[in-house]
Amino acid sequence: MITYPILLEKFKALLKSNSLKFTKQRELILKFLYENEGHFTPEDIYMLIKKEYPDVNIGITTVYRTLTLLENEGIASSISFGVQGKKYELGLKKHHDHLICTSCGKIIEFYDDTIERQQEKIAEKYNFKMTDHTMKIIGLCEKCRNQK
Amino acid sequence: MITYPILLEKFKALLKSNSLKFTKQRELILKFLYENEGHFTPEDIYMLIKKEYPDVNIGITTVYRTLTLLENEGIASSISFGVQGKKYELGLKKHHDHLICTSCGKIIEFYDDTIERQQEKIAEKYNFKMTDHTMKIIGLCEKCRNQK
DNA sequence: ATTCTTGCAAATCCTTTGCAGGTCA
DNA sequence: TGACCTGCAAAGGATTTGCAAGAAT
Repeated sequence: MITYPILLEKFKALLKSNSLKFTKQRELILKFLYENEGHFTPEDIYMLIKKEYPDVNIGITTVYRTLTLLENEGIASSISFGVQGKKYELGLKKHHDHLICTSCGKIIEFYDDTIERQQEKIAEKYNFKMTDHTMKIIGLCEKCRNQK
Repeated sequence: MITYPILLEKFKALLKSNSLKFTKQRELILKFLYENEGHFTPEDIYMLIKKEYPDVNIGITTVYRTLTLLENEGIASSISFGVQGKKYELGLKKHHDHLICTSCGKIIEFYDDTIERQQEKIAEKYNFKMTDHTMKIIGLCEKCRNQK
C-alpha cells in the first residue's frame, strides 16, 4: 500500500500540474481519507475533521469541492445512494464493487474477475467505450438477515 | 408481451388488494409507461401526459407517488442517476442492466446470464440475502465515440 | 501582486410532506 | 358516507454557485 507521504507528494504534483494550490483544507481531507477505512458522506468528513481539528476553519463547501477534485484525479472514489447522496473512500485500491445492506447500511467490498471480464465483453459487444462501471448488490447482510 | 388491457386488470387487482383506488391519474401514468419505450424522468412523464391530455388535471406529486407505487408493485423499474434523479420504465421485462452513454445520454439495455449467476454466487459467498442488484456500464456509445 | 481558495449565504435540483378539497367504492 | 387521492405550496436534503475576504505562489 502507498504510504501517506508518497500519496501527499502525488497529490501536490497533481495540484501543481493543474495550477491549483496546496491548502490546509485540501490536505486534511486527503489525510482523512487515507487514515479512515470505510465509506463516508461529505457531511461525515466535514464533521469529523471539524471535531479533530477545532482550530482549523473548514466549510462543507470545501469538502464537496475537494472530494470532487479527488475523485476526478482518481484519488478518491464514490458510491452513489441516489437522493441520499454519495459516500467516498480513498480510491487507490484496485477497482471493486459493493454489497450494501439495506437494514444496517453496512458496505462490503468485493472484487470478482469473472464479472470484470464479462463487463468488458459486453461493452465490446455493443461497441461501447467503457470508462467506468459500477455494480451494487443490495440486500441483507449476514447479521441482519438472521435478526428477522 | 402482455397486452394493455391485461396489464390494466393486473394493476386494478393490485390496487384493490391493497385497498387503494383506481384513478384517472394512475391509469394515465401506467398507460404512458406501457406505450412509451424508453427511460423517463418523473418530470418527463408529467410533461408529456399534460401535453397529451391537456384537460386532465395532474400534478408532479402524483407522478412521483404513482411511480413509487408502480415500482414497489414490480410494474415499473428505475435506474438511478445519483442527485440527477431517476428514470423509469415499464418493469415487466426480464431483469436487465444498462449501458449509459455519458455524451448523448443514450441507455442500452442488456442481459447477461454469466453476470447474473456470478452475482448470486457472490451474495452467497458473503452470506448476503440479495434483494436487488444493479449494474451500470458507463462510457461512450458507438456513435459518440466515433465523433471524438 | 496575482491567482486561486475559502466560507458563507443563497440558490438549485429532485423529492417529499402537510393539508384542504375532491374522488372513488 | 368514509377511505383514499389529488394538487398545491411549502419543506426537505444534498449539492452548487456567487461573492468578497483570505491564503498560496
